[in-house]
Amino acid sequence: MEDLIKKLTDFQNQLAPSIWIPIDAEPIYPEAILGAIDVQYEGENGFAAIVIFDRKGKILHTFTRKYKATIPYIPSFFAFREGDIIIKLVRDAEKELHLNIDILLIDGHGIAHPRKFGLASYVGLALEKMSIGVAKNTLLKYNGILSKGKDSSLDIYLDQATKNELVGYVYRSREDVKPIFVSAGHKLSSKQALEITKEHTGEYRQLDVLREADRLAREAAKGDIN
DNA sequence: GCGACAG
DNA sequence: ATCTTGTCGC
Repeated sequence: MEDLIKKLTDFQNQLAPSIWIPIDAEPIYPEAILGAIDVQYEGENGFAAIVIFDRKGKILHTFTRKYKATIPYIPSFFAFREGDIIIKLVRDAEKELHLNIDILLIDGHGIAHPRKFGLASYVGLALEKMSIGVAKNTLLKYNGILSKGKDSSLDIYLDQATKNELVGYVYRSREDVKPIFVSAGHKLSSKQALEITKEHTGEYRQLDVLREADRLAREAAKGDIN
């Protein structure tokens, strides 16, 4: 296991410099097609669902499929458990639905990660797509006290003490509930990631489209009679 | 050495 | 993520 962690750490450090984050965040084009993804596990089976939608929040398609998980979950190495499943799901969905997805919304971190290479970055790099990480817990410490109200946010820096590099935001998606953690995955900025996140946040803590992906994946896992 | 640790 | 009852609140 020590060997595996060393190998995966090296892999993250080697690939992180390939992640591209634009400096000047010009607005995301309004015609962009987005995909929100979630995976539910039952042993080694991963039931993956993607909800494909537009900037208005209109759901265009949903697609669900079962894949095999190979690597166990290890904190900060989640990308290696879920990443390959998501990559296959996106490729299968695009092929079978005959469409192209521009931006991926993923349950996990982008560059708000100790080695700047979370799940959303891994998937974005592999598929050469814009990607956004939305997680319910953080791997990095942050400074400040988040206001109670909806839409308040705080910066997350890679180095908390020196504010060295902005890698994401703590975002209160609903009044008086625990915040979510938003970061750029690949080919867009964390600011753009937060804008997209705000656009698709409704009355719940988690984004509506990610809740729907979660529901579909659960439904598939439950309905799998094996 | 100790604590923290996406899903 | 998953194992699981009742319970508090809108």
